[in-house]
Amino acid sequence: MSIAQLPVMDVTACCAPLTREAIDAVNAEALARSLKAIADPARLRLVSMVAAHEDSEACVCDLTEPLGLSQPTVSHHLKILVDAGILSRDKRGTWAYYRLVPGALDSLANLLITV
Amino acid sequence: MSIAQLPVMDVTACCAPLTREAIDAVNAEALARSLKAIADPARLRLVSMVAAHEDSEACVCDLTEPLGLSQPTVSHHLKILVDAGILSRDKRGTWAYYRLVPGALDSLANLLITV
DNA sequence: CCAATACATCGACGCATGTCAATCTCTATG
DNA sequence: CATAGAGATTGACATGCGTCGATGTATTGG
Repeated sequence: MSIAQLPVMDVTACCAPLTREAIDAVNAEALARSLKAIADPARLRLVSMVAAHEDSEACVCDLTEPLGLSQPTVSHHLKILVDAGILSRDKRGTWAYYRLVPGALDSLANLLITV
Repeated sequence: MSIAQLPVMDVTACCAPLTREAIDAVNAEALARSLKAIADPARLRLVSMVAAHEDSEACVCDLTEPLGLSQPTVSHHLKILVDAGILSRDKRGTWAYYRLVPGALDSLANLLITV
C-alpha cells in the first residue's frame, strides 16, 4: 500500500491555498498524502539529489551510495515519489532514470503560501 | 515524544531551496520534521480553520466539534503544530487561543519552490 | 544460452504515530 | 473552599511506515 496514490496535480488543481478558506476533509486528506510523500529525510534528499544531478536526472545506482541506504529502500522511496507525481521514471535499458516532474513541487508550495 | 521539536524558523534560516543545491542529511532531517508537522489531514484542517476563524484565532472549543475528533486528540495535534513553530498559543483565562505564526508556512513553501 | 548487472518486489521486523478514555491542572465563579 | 469548565497529559492500542535481506525480473554482454 503506497503512501500517496494521488498525483500532486490532482490535489493542486482542486483547492485554494490552505489559509485562504477552510479546507474540507477530502481535500485535506489528499493534500496530506502529497505532503507525506516529501516529509521524509531520505525522500527530501533524493529529490534534491535528482535535481542537482547532471542533466537533472539520476538512476538508482547514482543515489544508493551517497544516500547511505540499501538499494531496495531507495527504490521504495523513489516509488513513493513517483506515485505522488513528484518524480517521473524513465527506464532506458538496464537503468531507470528519475527526474523532477516540472511544477509538482511548486504546486504543493503554492498551497502552503499565505500571502 | 513530539514529532517536530525544531521550530520552522530554525529550518528555513538554514538552507537554500531543495532543488537549488543538494541538501545535507542534517537539514533534510530538520525540514522533514517541519513538513511532517503539517502532513496530516487533521493538522491541515486545524491550520486552515484557525486562519479562517474570526480574528484569525481560535480556541480548542471552536475546533473540536467541526473537526470531529476528541478534545485530547485536538490538543495533541495543536501541540505538534506549536512545537513546529506553525501555530502560537496564547492562554487567556480558561481558554487557549491559537494563531498562525506569521511567515512560518511561507518559509516552508519557499524551500519547496523550484523556480 | 549463461552470467552479470540494475532494479523491483516480497516478507519481516521494529519504531513512530493517530486516536481515545481516563485523569490531572488550572482558572473562574458561587 | 467547592464546584464546574477548558484544556493538557497519560496510558493503551492499532495501524502506518522505514528499513533490510532475500528473491524475482529484465536487459546486456560474452
